[in-house]
Amino acid sequence: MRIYNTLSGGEEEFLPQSEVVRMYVCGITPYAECHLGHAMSYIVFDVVRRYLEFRGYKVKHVQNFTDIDDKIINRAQKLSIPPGEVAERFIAQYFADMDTLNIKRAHVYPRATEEIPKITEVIQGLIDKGYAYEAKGDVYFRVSSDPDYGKLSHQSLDSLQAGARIEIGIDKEHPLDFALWKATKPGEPWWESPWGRGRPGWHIECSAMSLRHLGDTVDIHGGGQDLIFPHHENEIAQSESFTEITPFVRYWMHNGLVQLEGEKMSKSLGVLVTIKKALERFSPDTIRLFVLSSHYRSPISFSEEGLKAAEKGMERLRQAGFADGQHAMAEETGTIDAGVFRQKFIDAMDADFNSAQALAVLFDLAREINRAVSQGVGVQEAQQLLRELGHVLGFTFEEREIRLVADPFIELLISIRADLRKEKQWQLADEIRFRLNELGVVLEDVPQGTTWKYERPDG
RNA sequence: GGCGGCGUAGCCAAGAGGCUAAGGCAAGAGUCUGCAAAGCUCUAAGCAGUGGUUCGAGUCCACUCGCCGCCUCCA
Repeated sequence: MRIYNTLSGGEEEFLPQSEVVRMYVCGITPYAECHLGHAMSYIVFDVVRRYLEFRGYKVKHVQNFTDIDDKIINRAQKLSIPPGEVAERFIAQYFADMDTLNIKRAHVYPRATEEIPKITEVIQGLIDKGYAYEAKGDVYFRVSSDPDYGKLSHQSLDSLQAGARIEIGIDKEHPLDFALWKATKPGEPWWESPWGRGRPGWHIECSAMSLRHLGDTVDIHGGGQDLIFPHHENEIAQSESFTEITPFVRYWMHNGLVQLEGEKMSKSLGVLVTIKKALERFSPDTIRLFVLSSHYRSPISFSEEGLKAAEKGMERLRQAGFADGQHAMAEETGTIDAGVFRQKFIDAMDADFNSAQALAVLFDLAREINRAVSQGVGVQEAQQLLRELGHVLGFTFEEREIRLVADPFIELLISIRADLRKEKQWQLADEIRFRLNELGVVLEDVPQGTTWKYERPDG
């Protein structure tokens, strides 16, 4: 397998430290509902994990919650509830969203507020080694003490400083020095520390949690490209300075960002901003197919049109995966060479998780299946493969879940229509089909009878 | 100013020096069907531009044009 490493700027052969791949994915700061950017990132790394497991690796997946932060405190003040409650609320929503999107849960979900001992240990270690200094109850990382600083974002200290609009804290030695520990302000949560009451800075929690739960070096550290600087850059600085072990991370993976739509677009698509809203319109599989249709490092732009296209495609895969070949002699050995498709899928995914190409393989396989079904050739094995590989990409193959009270009545109408068709009362039969269609129920007459499904009327 | 990315058919999107440039959606024709739908078969249409390297370039280099991200909280 080859993986693109942000640190080196190129693809590298993937060689984990052991058969257990240590994977850390940057989690959320729970102060608001998750949006499609989160959906993309976590779908991407869900597929990374699923594929690694498919390839025979064991994966230990750790994902943090940064549950103490300015944004949470602000939100708490607005809502007049404790910061901890804000965090709990959005963590719960996070899990609900991710479960719906069929994203596998990490093995450990450490929270910043529960890792204070490790955090203070790392900070103290950095001070002791001269990589950090205290200033009036704050503790800053001394950027100038790290000769490698800027290696992930491929920037020099000078160039970073040139474009920076960083507030120059009067207590900082260097404008790019960043806070490891922040002295408490009135009304904020605090913890005791050797430097007085305060709370952790933004980047230190990830270092501490990664070191504690995965050791000095992890294999894969993932997140959105927006985290490269300063967050991941600072994580490297802190962690490698503290442990004096390089590398902190063997493969840095960053997904492309979801583009904000232009104003004009965002109006019509405003409903798609949060995951919850998107799920009201589109199935988890559809959203996933849309995300995986392009390479994970490319930026993507959600659009109504794009999601509808993905929906159609997903339906095609689903039907092929479960197409009822009952009239064919199911026991017959299929002529489809499943091995070829499996290998093509592996080749695609081995090349830095080229999910777009992998999907093309699934669509090719789907066509093979449909063709074979109509020729009466057995397709069991091929269908099983399609489902297996689909599951590697995280598809559920479940139909859109709308179980309405209307279902029995629809069944009744279809049953009556079947009688009408027997009587060759085409006009009435068509009338039923047409009227149901207007209501968003699509009927399809197949040799075995009539199938039906919901479809959005404006589709 | 610094770092990075993008421009492939109507739309989305792989590919990356050399057989006929994947795949999806949309479109047209055919097939199937009582009629539809789905499926299948076929069809049209594409490498932003200009130079260069090369026996050979979407694929490498240079420049031009257009678009975007990050450098500040962000997955």
